[in-house]
Amino acid sequence: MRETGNAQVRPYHHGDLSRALVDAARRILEAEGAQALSLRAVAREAGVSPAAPYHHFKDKTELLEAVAHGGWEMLSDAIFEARRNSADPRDAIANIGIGYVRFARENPALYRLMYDTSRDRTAMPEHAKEEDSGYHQVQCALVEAGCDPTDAGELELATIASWCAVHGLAEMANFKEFQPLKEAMGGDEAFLRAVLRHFGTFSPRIKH
Amino acid sequence: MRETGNAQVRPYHHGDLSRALVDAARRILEAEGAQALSLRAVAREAGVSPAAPYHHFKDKTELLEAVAHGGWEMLSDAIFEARRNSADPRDAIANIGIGYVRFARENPALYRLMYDTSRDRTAMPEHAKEEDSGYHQVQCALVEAGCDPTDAGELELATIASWCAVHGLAEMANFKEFQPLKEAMGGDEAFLRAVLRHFGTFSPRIKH
DNA sequence: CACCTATCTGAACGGTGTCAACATGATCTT
DNA sequence: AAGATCATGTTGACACCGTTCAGATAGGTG
Repeated sequence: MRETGNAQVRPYHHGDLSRALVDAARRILEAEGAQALSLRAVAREAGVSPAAPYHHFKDKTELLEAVAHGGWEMLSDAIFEARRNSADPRDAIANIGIGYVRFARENPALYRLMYDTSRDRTAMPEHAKEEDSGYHQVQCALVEAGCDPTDAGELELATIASWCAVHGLAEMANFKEFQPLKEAMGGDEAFLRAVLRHFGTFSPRIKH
Repeated sequence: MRETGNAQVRPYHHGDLSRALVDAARRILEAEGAQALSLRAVAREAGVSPAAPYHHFKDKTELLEAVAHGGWEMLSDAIFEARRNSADPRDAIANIGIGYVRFARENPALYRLMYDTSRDRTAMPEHAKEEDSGYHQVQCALVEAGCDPTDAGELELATIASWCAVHGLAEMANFKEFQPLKEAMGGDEAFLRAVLRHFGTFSPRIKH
């Protein structure tokens, strides 16, 4: 049920301008970067006057939050795929990490926007509470890999540790300084897997 | 002849406006946050006209980079302190992590600015190459904790893994969702140490 | 039909980054 | 000492930004 169940209601003048604005914003973000993402540019891209968005979002911030929300859904889809393609549950954690970093690399501006809006309210995206959220999936994958599900505190800590570590890696994996090391290791994925290995097991209960 | 290094000689009109602008920027950043940090506001705070900064920085970006550079120095100082206060080298890694997160928490806007400017050029701050940089210090601490210094690749990976993991933790440690867990664990530092423990050893060569 | 309400437009306000033209005054040359 | 030079600072302007508000428009409801 990861369908975005939207009705085909076309409202009064434009026809679902709200969604059109979010799409336009993501298009600008991908094509021109975060610096070019002004509310006026979004309105322009959607073919509408600069004031029109204010009938659908109280703020520029609120629009950006909607864009970010879509990003979290994309990310949890990517995690879902990585998990589904892992034959052995013990590989799932690393594969999720690889998929996560790949998503961040393929959508750099969106990924940054996602965390910027989260940090501005010092909270995880509300999406994290849902059943199929990336966070929840990582937790499940940890259990399947052998993490004790009865010790809720430890499980939570292991999930947090995994998420933090991979997020840090995603933000820095593109640093120029790592390029020589990557090549010496024979490619990007080898480098990522090696760093993930150094993170440890993410839980003292999981043995290699 | 005016010397080329960072001299304390007071230039023509203002008297080291360049430094005054960086200080003003950091003051605004702490007091009002990143959103209020406009070039004009910085000039205002420094008591100078809006165009004056352009004789010292080619861009707003270049000013922010200078501010960020100062931040990296503060951070490496914090790491130095954490290291110096660790009696046993085996505690140093965790203590550095705690000190790092504390710095990020005490200077949230500055910390974000530091990484924003780094990521914009997909590179670590030049400071990272210097002898007393935080990155270099972590590497030394890993060696002192038992990491094999002769295997350069593994050492590099361990350093990267440590840095990424702690950075991720620093960015998320304030999330509201973690509050109950923190309190259940009896405090902030206990929570941080627990997450750090879950990161593993950062190097397969280090045994607990 | 008339009315109502959600939606969109146009113009305006204060703020921003940046630039070109001009003013100033410390230093260098003579 | 006097004048030239050039780094430094100011003023004013431009285009763009987020946001607001009065008014135009048009779908839904009586």
